[in-house]
Amino acid sequence: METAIKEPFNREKQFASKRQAVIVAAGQTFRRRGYHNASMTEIAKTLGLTKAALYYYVRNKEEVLYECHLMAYDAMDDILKAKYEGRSALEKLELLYIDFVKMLTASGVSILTDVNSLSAENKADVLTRRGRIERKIIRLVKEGQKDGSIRAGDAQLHAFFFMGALNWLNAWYDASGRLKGEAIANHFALQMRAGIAA
Amino acid sequence: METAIKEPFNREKQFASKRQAVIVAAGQTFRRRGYHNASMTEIAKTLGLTKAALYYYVRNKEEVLYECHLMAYDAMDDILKAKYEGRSALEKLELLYIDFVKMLTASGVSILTDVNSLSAENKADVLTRRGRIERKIIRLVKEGQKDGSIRAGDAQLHAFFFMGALNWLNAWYDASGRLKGEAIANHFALQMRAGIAA
DNA sequence: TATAAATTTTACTCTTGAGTCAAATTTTTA
DNA sequence: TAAAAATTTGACTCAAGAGTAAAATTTATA
Repeated sequence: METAIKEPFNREKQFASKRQAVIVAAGQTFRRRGYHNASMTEIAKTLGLTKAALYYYVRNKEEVLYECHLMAYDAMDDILKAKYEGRSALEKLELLYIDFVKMLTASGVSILTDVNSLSAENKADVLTRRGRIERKIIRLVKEGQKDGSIRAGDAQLHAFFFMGALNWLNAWYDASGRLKGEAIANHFALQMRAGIAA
Repeated sequence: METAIKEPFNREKQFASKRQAVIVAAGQTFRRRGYHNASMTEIAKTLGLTKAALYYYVRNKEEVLYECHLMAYDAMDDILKAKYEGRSALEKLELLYIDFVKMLTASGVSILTDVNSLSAENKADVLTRRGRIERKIIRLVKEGQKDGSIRAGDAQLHAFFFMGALNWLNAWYDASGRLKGEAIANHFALQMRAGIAA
C-alpha cells in the first residue's frame, strides 16, 4: 500500500495551467500558420477541445496573441537576468545568445512578429517590452566596445544583425529536422561572436 | 513650338505599369501592417482609388501577395546573376549581401514572410523560389570553404544566420529613421563577413 | 450517492472584409 | 465632336470565423 499524497486539488492552479496550455498550443499554431490563418477552432482541436471551451479560459483571440508575446519576452528577460560576473561583455553576450537559441528551440516558446494584430494598448505594451530587451542587449554591446572585447561600430546595428538570426530561426526551425537546438545554439553563438569581436 | 514626341500610348504597357503600382503599394502596406491587417480598401486608398478599381488589375488579394513575393525573389535573382569573377567566394558573398541590403532599403521591395496565406500552388511555387536562392547562397558558402576564404562549419547554418538579418531588416527598417540604407549595407556586410571568414 | 460547482458543448449571432456587377465616368480614337 | 473602349465607382452579396448563451456533462466534495 502507498500513502496517497493527496494534493489539495487547487482550483486556481488547475485553471491557470490549463489556460497556459491554451496559450502554448495557440502559440505553436500561430508560429506554424500565422495568427490570422489559425482559427480558434483549429487551436481548440489540437487540445481535443471545442472552440467554445477555449473561451472559458481566455477573453478573446487577441488576448491569446498578447500572452504569447509576453511569454517570449518573459523567457528572454529570464535569460537576461544572468549576471556572468567577471567576464567580458562579449562573453556575456555569447552565453546569453546560446541560451536564447536553446530556449527558442527547446521550449514551445517562440518570438512572434505579428504585432499589428494586437490592440493599440497591447501593441504598445509589447513594443515597450521588446524595446527594453533590445536596449539591454545594445547596452551590452556598448559595454563590450568599452572593455575592448567588441569592435567599434553602430551598436544598434551590431545587435539588430544577430537578433535577426534569432527571429528568423522561428520561421525555419523544425524540431524534427536535421539541425538540433544544441548544434544551432553553438554555431550561432560562434558566428555572432565572430561578427562583432574586436 | 515643340515637336510633341507622341508616344503611341501603349495600352498594355499602361495597364501593366498601373498593375505594378498596385502590387508595390500593396507590398508596402503588407510590410507595414501585415497581409491580413491590410484591407483591399486600405490599399486602394493609398492609390487614390476604390477597392473595386483594384479588381480591374488583379484577380484577388492572394494573387497580390503572390506577386509581392515574386517581386522580391526576382530582385534577389537579379542580384545573384552578378558574376564577380576572380574573387574569393567570401568577397562575392559580401558584394551580393551589400546589394541585397541596398535593394531592400532603396526599392519598395521587401521580403514578406507570410507564406501561409498563399494558395497551396502559389505557396509551393514561392517556397521553390526561396529554396533555389538559399541553395545558391549555401553553394557559395561551400565554395568559400573550399577556396579557404570561409571557415568550416555547417554551410546551411552559416547562411541562415546572416539571411535572418536580412529578413529582420524588413521588420524594423524605416526609410525616415536614423539609419540609412548605405550605412546599414556596409555595416551588415562587414558583420556578415567577419562572422564566417576563415 | 446527492448536490453544487466547474467545465464543455451545441447551436446559434454578428461583424468584417473579400469579391461582384451594372451603371457612371473618363479617355482614346475615328 | 461622336462613338467606342477603357477605367472607375456605388451598392451590393457572401463566407468565414470570432464570439456568445443556455443546456448538457463532468468532477469534486459533503
